[in-house]
Amino acid sequence: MSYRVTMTRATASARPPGRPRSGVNAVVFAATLSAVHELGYARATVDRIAAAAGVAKTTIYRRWPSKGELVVDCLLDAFGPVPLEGAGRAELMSSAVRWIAAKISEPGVGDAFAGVFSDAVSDPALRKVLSARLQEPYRVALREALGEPDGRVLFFIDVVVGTLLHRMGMTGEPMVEADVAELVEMVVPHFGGDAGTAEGVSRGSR
Amino acid sequence: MSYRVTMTRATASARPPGRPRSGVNAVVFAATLSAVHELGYARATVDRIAAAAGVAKTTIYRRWPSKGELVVDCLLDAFGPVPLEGAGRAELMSSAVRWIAAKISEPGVGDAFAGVFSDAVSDPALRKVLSARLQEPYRVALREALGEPDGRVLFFIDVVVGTLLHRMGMTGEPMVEADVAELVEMVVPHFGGDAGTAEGVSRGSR
DNA sequence: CGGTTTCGCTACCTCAAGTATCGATACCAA
DNA sequence: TTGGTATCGATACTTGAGGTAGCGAAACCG
Repeated sequence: MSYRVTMTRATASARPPGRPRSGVNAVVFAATLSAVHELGYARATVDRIAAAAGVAKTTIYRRWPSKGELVVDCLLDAFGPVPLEGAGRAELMSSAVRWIAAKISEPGVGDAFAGVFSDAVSDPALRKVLSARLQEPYRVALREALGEPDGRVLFFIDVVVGTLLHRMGMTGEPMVEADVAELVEMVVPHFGGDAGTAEGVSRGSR
Repeated sequence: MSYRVTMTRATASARPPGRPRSGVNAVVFAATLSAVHELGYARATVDRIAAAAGVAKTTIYRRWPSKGELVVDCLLDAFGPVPLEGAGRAELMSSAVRWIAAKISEPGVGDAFAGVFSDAVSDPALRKVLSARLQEPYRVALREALGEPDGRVLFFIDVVVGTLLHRMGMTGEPMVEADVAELVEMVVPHFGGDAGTAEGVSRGSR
């Protein structure tokens, strides 16, 4: 639940007593994505990840309460903040879609995402973590950038992420550029990408 | 791989020697969906399913090689053929979307789908089964009904199923009617639901 | 140097998928 | 009725992975 933040030595204010944590979070993240990319989510065991990172398994469990939360943190690190750029509304939305698609296409990220998502299906606690730590920041950012109500933004996220993950899960490969383009062509007009001219297809329907 | 078909006594031609299988497939399917609905995919163990169906676990493993394939068969049984009805193109497509959404909303079906889909992420063999036994029939039916190329039909399926499953996976609840309606409003125009008038948004882009 | 915390290590627990085996049972054919 | 064959339920087992417990050693502070 409450992750103790690992800070760099210099910026730590009022350092707690005891031996400080070694700065291997980034190494563990890299090992996680690499293992998931090569072996798939289920076979990327914590033992393997620990070994690949040159770290004891117990060290990983000291920092993350479960494999699922490790992967969530890992994805959070891999995604970073949404670059909400673009002149008009349409550009902003299409760039967001393309950015999500690109991130999911990075080696290991899509598999990790789909894998942790699978775990969440039968684990309400992990579902909460996934929703609060991964989905919410992007939901808030998109809501403010687009000026859409929460429900619509959530629908937008479901469509984009769901489609990309389903494709990845069924084929094992990320979505090709042409299909990403079609996704943009489908989503943007529906969400009123025409920047003030047509005002979208079904604005205010919720 | 090759499931021995369980037939009713009367229609069996050239019955193989030995004790015939008891006709409990339907009971096992019901127990599977019920267990998955109540406990989630991971906690719906084969032991529990067997107990709920009043059947020995070994009997289940005699008929299905893995939990995943049991669930795939279960889903196949739950879905049945697509009812491709509707006068025009738009009606046909929207009814297909609504039908998929309704099926996924049935208790246990969505959870089972999401669960087996998760397993498939790190199990290429199961992915193949899922794709060949669940996706292909609907892909073929939709392709012939809509007259769209394979790539476009696959994209359609990815959007509809992916969106519905992602919503279910994140919230634990099936998508509400209003959102299903929005899904229809987004998908149908994009795929040329205007039945000959506008010919869709991006036909022939692939 | 003493206090505190993390480190790696080893051993362990739990749970679930899947396998092996065995006597009993249900069907068919001779 | 009897033998052949394949499934049945029951029990016990193997394997693998998530996660925990407890140890002495090491790193940092005052």
